[in-house]
Amino acid sequence: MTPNPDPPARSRRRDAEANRIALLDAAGAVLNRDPDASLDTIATEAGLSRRALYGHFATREELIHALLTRGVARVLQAVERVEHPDPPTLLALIGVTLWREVEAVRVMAQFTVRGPFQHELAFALTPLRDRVRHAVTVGRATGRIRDDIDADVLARLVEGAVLSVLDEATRSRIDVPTGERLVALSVLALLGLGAADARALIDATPELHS
Amino acid sequence: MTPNPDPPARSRRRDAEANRIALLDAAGAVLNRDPDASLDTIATEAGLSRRALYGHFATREELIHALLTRGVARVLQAVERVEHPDPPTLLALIGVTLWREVEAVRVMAQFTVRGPFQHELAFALTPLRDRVRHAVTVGRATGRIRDDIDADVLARLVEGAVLSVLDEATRSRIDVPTGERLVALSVLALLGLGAADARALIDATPELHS
DNA sequence: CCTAAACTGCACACCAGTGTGCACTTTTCA
DNA sequence: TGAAAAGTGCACACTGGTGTGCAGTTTAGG
Repeated sequence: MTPNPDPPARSRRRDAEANRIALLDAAGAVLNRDPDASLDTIATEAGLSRRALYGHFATREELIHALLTRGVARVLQAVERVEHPDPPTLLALIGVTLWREVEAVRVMAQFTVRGPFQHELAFALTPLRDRVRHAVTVGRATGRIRDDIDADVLARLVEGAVLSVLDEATRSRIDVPTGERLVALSVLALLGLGAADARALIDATPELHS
Repeated sequence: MTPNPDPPARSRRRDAEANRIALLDAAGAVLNRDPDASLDTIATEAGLSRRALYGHFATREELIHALLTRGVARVLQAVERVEHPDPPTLLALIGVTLWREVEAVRVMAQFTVRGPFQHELAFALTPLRDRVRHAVTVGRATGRIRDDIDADVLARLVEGAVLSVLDEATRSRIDVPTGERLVALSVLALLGLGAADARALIDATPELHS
């Protein structure tokens, strides 16, 4: 028996790992346009043959699962550093952060509604959703956020609003500053701030414009 | 040659036509959940065999086309009677009207982004979209609607907001009055009205609550 | 009531996508 | 530089869905 079973004889990870990532990136890009795209399309987009893809992922599901896992990690990690005492501002900041992860967010949005990972994905995203819900609740209590819509519902509407902007961004190429501004305005609008208030809040919050 | 070529010998439309409608209804319901559902699923839902479906629609595409056509007709017809001098109110009213056609609207929303009818469908919907764009533009000029977002973009965001609420309504069964209120609030929010203003406007507009 | 219309059920051809096996070439890294 | 790892290309089996043909049954309506 070999002394150390884990690291097999040799292991040329360098380019293999690079290709694995290329595949995930390609999957992200392609599935964003068409969530039913074939593995062939994805492999080609990554500059590989379909056959090679199977060297990295045993099945289509495995590929998608890996893609979603990576997406969740990225998004959660990006969001978790966001902090702000004022709930509306916090929510706007979260929105803007998500905007910076457009692709990952959109793919994930697609697969929360279709495919075999709906529930697993939804579960993985609970920390983020809890955070949003919590901010909404606190904001309501403080009077900073409208109280004429149920907190849970409002939280989901905010989520929807962000996704709307991301969709818009995908079809008509929007530049970064306008995109961020759009997300922030949409979120604040749904939370109950009038146009003037929202604009004031954004102008007063440097973290909100890159 | 037969004297009258059009009405062939006999024609038992009564139940045949009823089944055709049942198929369209089933298609609407099923495709709303899963836009890739099989014809077998649809036929079964309609209480017919898959084979019978082909007696009404030659291909899957033809069925979907018929479904979309019916949807467009319904929606356009429903919206076209809506009138109001105040742009925000008008837009809220349009939103509420769409809410009453949830199923049709959602199916159409699905197929504006996928399938072979994207463009035809988008084209068929231009009157509605033009109407929204126009209201937004007028409202901006009057100062009734925020002017810090490009009119076209804002129009699409409003569209997105309505769809968000319809999604929400689909997953968590919302009753009619709350649903209408939600749509109205979302639309008004995006247009730039603060929570208080929006509430006031809705309370002052009886057509906005059924 | 009896005939054509509508539906059922089954068989079949066809297609696109998935997943696998295998022989062969290219690449990397020890 | 040489051996293993990674990738290519092709063939193949399998699947689920589509669309059609046909023989037989049910049903509406003149």
